[in-house]
This record gives sequence, structure tokens and C-alpha cells, in this order.
Amino acid sequence: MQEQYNPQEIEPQVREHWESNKTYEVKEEPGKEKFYCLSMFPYPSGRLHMGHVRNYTIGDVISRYQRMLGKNVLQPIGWDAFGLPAENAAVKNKTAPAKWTYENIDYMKGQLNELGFGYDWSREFATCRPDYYRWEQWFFTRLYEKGLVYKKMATVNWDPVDQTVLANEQVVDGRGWRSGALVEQKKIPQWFIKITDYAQQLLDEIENLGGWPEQVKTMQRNWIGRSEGVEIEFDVVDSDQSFTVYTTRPDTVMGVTYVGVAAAHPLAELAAKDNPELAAFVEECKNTKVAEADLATMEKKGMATGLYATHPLTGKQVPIWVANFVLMDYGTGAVMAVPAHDQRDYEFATKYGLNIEQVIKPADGSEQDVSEAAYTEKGLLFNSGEFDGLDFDGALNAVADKLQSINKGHKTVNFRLRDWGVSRQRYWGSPIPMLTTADGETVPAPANTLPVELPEDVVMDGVKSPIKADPEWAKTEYNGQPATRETDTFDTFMESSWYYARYCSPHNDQAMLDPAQANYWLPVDQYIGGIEHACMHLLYARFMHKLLRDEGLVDSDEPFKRLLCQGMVLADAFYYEDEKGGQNWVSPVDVELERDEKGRIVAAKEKATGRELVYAGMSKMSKSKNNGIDPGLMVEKYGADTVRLFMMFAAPPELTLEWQESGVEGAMRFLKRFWKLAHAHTSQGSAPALDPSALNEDQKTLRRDLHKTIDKVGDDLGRRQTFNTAIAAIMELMNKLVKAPLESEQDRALMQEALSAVTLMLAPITPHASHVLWQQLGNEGDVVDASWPTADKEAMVEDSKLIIVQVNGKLRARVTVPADADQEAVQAVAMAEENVTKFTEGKTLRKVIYVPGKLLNIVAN
RNA sequence: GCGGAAGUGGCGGAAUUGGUAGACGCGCUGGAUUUAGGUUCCAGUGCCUUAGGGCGUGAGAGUUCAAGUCUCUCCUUCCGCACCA
Repeated sequence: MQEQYNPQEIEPQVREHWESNKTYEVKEEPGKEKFYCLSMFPYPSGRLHMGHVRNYTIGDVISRYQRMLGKNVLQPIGWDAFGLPAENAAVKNKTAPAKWTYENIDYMKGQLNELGFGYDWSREFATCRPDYYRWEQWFFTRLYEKGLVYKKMATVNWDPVDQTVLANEQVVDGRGWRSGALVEQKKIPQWFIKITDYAQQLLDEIENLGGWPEQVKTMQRNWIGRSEGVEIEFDVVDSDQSFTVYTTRPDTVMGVTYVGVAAAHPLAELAAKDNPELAAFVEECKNTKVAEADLATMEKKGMATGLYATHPLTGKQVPIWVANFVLMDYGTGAVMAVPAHDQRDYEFATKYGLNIEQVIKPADGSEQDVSEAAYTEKGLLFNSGEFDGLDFDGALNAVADKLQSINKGHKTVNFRLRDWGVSRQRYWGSPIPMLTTADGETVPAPANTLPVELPEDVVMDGVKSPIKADPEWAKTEYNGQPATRETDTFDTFMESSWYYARYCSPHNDQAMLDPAQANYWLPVDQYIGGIEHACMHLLYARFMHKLLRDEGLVDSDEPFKRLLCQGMVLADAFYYEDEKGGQNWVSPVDVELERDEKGRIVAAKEKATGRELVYAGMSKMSKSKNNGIDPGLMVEKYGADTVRLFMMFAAPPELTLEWQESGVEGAMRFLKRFWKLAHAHTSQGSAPALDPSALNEDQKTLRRDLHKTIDKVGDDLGRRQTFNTAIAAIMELMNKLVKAPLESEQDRALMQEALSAVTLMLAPITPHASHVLWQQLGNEGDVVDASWPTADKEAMVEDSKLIIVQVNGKLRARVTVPADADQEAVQAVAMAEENVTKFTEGKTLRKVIYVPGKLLNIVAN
């Protein structure tokens, strides 16, 4: 064994060993408990970033730990290979998106290997390959046949200069990112999948997701947004038209003083016909990005249509206003406004001088003033005619019954969740397998014509998708007649919502999934990814799993049993200002820090130039702040094990992680110490057998610490998933081990037990070093297949315990008592303490609280 | 705007069930070893202090023998919002 820890030398050798032994390739073993561990697959953007490294390290640690528990562990990887960045790169580099993507995959695959992740590479696939997306196309046509797919008009961001649809990301401050033109909303026909048919089921089954973080479940519940309310029909005065609104506050219906409609609502368009001012306003409303956050935060504006609606219960006429905050794509595109009891309606009414009529007062009988703000609590009705005195629930029923009786409304359930729009007007995605026949009929592409292949050898100019630009591409036949293909492609969430299942039969060319294989591995036991996917990806995948189940392809109801959402990776950011006041960001690897005697940062300088820099704090690693740290460089410098150890140690997995190179050095230091100790031990030859009955007190204490650590580390890795505290516990133990003597036979036997256990406990985190040390310590077989150590309960027994003694809740003494001491005995020892008598002298003993084996609190005054 | 989370030493964090606040690591201070630097090792390190103690977990209130942990109000920062992935 080498005296020095040299990761650059051992790591490649260990990986070669794994590769030649196909260590991580697995197949179904019906007798063995399976564990499917999956990290969200990467988009092949070019290089691995630290966020990937964190995600995949967590997954690899869990996989290796589960394997050591004796399970048949599947850990696959692949590529989420379709997407917008490939098109942008293609335009910039004058290359095809496919070529760029495949090159990135090659490069990133090498990077993943260097980190020592135990993937079953035989199952790798990229979603941009026809043998993957053909099944997605097939499944879509199945959904179409089942009536779960439909086409409707929907709004997109339109760049009038480039004549192209823009993604939300491509709209910057309301303008197209290339052309700089003000974006417009445009309606085009698009394909939708009826996720709303599954809304109730997706909501109900959240409670079965016991292994999911509560916060993610709450976010999904809110995203689905089930509400119970009433639909109310309003007639337009002097017209045969009517429209419907939905409200969750039917108790306030008698306080309606106006109604609001979206700019794209038919009534708005009707009124705008002979009102140029209104027409201009309606047009202006279309000059916004379609993102909800933008719509919700912009200035609330409106304009009267000149039309009036008849209130269905009072018969009063209320004005109809166009309001820019009413969204056409949600609900009915119209809302009833009750300014006295809704803050947004209140602000709008105040701004435009509309009436405010209070109809709800507090249930406790107090007065409520609505001259400053809306009263939005639920209370009792007044000024509401026949409904006076009712509470919310009473009013809900009474109003709904009344509306129903005059055929003007009814109770209904509404979801905030909208159907999934899957059409994208872009090239680098799976073609949507739909055709338009010569007589204008829309039909799915027949199964025997799938896949509808995307040509890969194309030239991109950034304006029009190559399959839209080429008139020949869309030409096809249907039943011997000419037909045209859909030239839109799928949303890339389509690929990512079923890939986890495809890993079970990745190369099957006969079917989307092999049910036997899928049902062996599924559901995924542990899924790991960023919290940013809490609603969309994770909801689409849950939805798709239910669709797969209903197609008979899988048995389970849910795809992911346990979910871990890891936090972002941050780094220091520094800049200097140039003459023009621009900020020039300097990479943290090129910065030297000066600190004062307390360790506070007092100055930052650029290493090469000595230039003074401004420290901008920690922020997400990004190109714009030039604070991304290349994982490859770090692996080269410190080795994969050190990078992995630091990643897992620096923060609990779900919090943000601050990349600190000094912290990485600390991780390296720990591994060096471990290696050195193992070398000192093994260089004395093989260790004698351990005899627990022959241990002296110090040895017993050390062995107790060892087994307590084994107990804690297993709990931290398995149940708690707090890898940082597991590592801290191992470090604490190591601090004791380096101080332990290596003189007697039993010293050496104990050290052998301890070092073997530490090697095993670190194996999931630092697999290369553990692989080598396991063999150096004289153990048989590979450490990846060794059994996780078990804590010896007997070794953990303590014969005395420490009791905290408080007087009036303040710590006054610590006393050590025999492990079997009762309260009386503990109290006697405690009262004899000088510091206790000092604080109880001359006072009356009121109460003594005893927490067995832990704490004694003496209350006296 | 709506939804979700997080605020603890100079820094990252620990405290798992209401029971010793600051484990572990970084940084910093002093010392030893080293040809120098780095490395390595040892000791110290929340703040104040009259050296008895007192104070201390974003701010303010509350419950309790006991609150970082529970309740309420507020502040700040971060993430998501349906065409980025």
C-alpha cells in the first residue's frame, strides 16, 4: 500500500476494474429485493455543471448504500436530448442541432464516468433518437383514439419581425430577444392532452406519496387548485348574448357592481368594433408576454365596453369592463367583480370610480369599514335581500339553489390546472404524429408509418423550423390519398414524463414497454432532482404513469415512491467596474481574498493583476456572473472522491450548497488522514482477532463510539438522508481513531474493526478510495458488494450517563450517574452540587422535572 | 400578484420527539516541524464581563418548569408560475 493518498493514480484503475467487471449492469432477479434509484436525466448542454454533479452524487450515494444492504439496484442514465438550446447553438455555430447534441453527449458521458457514478450504461438512451420517440408518438395516437387528445386555438408569444413564435424565455422585457420587436399575443391551433380529466385523481393520490416532501405535495395541490364554487350566467342588456362567470365566493353575489372580461373575450371584441378607443386598448392588452407572472404583476388597467349585463338575482344593470388581468385561457374569461370583498376588484373600482357595495359583515357583530380596503373574510350576509343573515356555507347553497331554479347557474367544481398544451412550433423535438387528409380531416399517423422521423441533417437560420421551411417534408399519403403532416413538435416534457419507465426495457423495438420488466423495476424507489420541477415535470410524469397504467403497460398507480429535491449550487461572485460603469465579472478561481484577524473578508483581488474587486456575495453559478466552477477541473485537481465528499458534506441535500474551494481542501485533508492511518495500521502486518471481553475501559469507550457511529451513519444515510451529518459523525470518529494507541494486540484488533467499518461507511461516498482500502485491509471481494456494517448493541451499552442539571431552566451543573440511577438518586447527586445549592439557597423548592437519563430541572423561588 | 422554502458564530452548517445552542468542516490566532512556501502536527476560537456570571438562533409578542424547535404579527432573501430544462 502506498503511503500517500494519490487519487489521480488509483481512481482510473478502480473505474477500469468496474468497467471490465460490468459491476453496475443489472437484470431482473425475481427472488431479490429490487431498488430503482433515478436521478433526473441531464439535458446535454455541453458540459456538466455543479448542479448535475450534486444531483448525481446524491443518487450514486443512495444507490451504493442500497446495494450494500443487499438489494438488486438499478441506476440508469440517459439524455433529455431535445430542446431549444440545441437550436440556438445550431444557429450560432452553423451546425445541425443533432450533431451538436451528439457531440455534447459524448463529452458529458466522459465527465460522468470520471466522477465514478455507478450507472448501468447498457441502458443508456437519448430521447432525440427515433427508437425512443416513436413510442411516444405511438402512445399519443392511442390517447387520440381514446379521446384524451384534442386541438384548440391557444395563445403564443409572436415576434412580428422574425415572424416566429417565441418561448417565454426568449421574451426579454416584452421584446423578442433577437429582433428586439415588441411581442404580440397570437392565437394558433395547438394540440392538448386532457390532464384535467385526471385532475381529481392526481389530487387524491398525492396523499399516497408518503416518501415525498410535504412542500412538494402542497405545491402540487395548489397547482391543481381544486375549488368549489358557482357558475353564474349573466345576460347582456339589449342583446341576445350571455356569458358565464365562475366564483368561489357566491355569498358576495349581491355585492356585484361590475363584471370584467378578458381583452380576447368575444364581448370585448364585439364592443371594440365600433369603439376605436376600446379597440386600441384591446390591442394594447395583446402586447404582453403570455407568462402568468407577467400578467399578474403588471399594472391593472381597464376600460368600459359601454355594454351592461343584467344581474341574474337583483335584475340590476352592471357595467361590463375589459380588464387586462382577466385571463382568457382560464375559466370562462370573465369574472364578476365585488369590490367590497375582493382586494383586486376594490383597487380596480377605486381607480375607475366604480361602485362599492358591502354585503358581508363580520360574524361577531362588529362593524367593518370598507372605505379603505376590501373586507375579504367570510362573515354574515346583509344588504342581500332574502339571503340576509346567512353564513358562507348557507349562502353557497341558497344562492346556488336560487340560480338553479331560475336556470341561471349551478354549483360546480373548478380546477386551476389547465390541459397540457404539447405543440411547439420548433424543429428540435419529436414530430407530432398527426395528418390532415385531402378533405381536411385530421387523423393520427397510422401505426405502421411510425416513427414520423425528424430529419437530422439540416441547416438552421433561426427563423423557421427546417421541417416547416421545407414544403416537401409535410407531404405524405393517407389511404392512398395525398395528406400533409403536422409540422409542430412535442413539448420536451413529453419525453421526460416517461423516460423512467423506458429504462426498464430501453432497447425494446417491439413495444413501448415490456410489462414484465417494467413491473419488476417500477415504481422508482428513489427519485432525485431539483425543486424547480415540483409542479410541472413531476405532475406530467405522474399523469403519464396513470395513462400508461390505463393502457395496461404498468401495474402501479404512481411512478416515484420517494422523492428528494436537492438545492442549487452557489459560488462567490466578484466584479470590477470599468470606465463606463459596466460590471466585469471575475471567476472566483482567479480571486485572492484578504481576511482580518476574525476571518472576515476585507478585500478581494484578482490574482493575475492585483486589481481590487467588489465581492457580490454568493449566487447561483451562472455564465452572466462568471462564477461557474468546472467540475472537470476540480476532479483533475482533487480527485472524484474529494469532490463527492465535499458535495455531500457541505450542506444537507435539500438546501443550497455554497462551493468553497477551501472546503474542498478540507475534504481532501480528511481523506489523506484516513489513508495515512490505514497505512500506519496495515504496515504492521495483519491484525489479530478482536476479543470484546479482553478490552480495557478506553478500548471499550472507543468501540462504543465506533458502534454508535455505525448506528447513526446508517440512519442518516437511509432514513434521514442527511449525508452531511453522516460524514460529520465519521469525521468525529476519525478524530478519535487517530489518537488511539496501536500498541497492544487488542488495540490493533479494534483498529482493524474500526477502519474496515469506516471504509464501508464511506464506500457510497468515496467509492474509489474505499475500493482500494477495503482490499488493503485484507478483506475479500469488492467493497461495492460488501454488506453494510451493523451496530453491535452490546458494544453500545453505557454504564453511566450524563445528566444536565438546571435551576429554573438555566444550566447549573452536569452530573454523571450510574446508568440505572432513578430520579431520587439523580436528585440527591444534583442537590449536592455546589453550583446548584448556590442558586437554590434560601428559596422554596416548587417543582422538580426529571427527563429520565437526560435532564433534571429544579424550579425554586 | 399567487404558491413554496430559508434566516443560528467571521463562513457552511449541527442540535432527529419542546430538554446541554454552536457537533463537524472552513476561516482566523498562537506554537511546533520543515531549506523557504505549501504540507503536517499541537492549542485556542459565539459576544460581553467587575471572571461570580450575564447575553445570545432575522424583529416583536405569546404558550411552557424549559422554545432555534410550538402559536401569532412583521421583515429579508431565494425558488416556481404552464413555450428554459
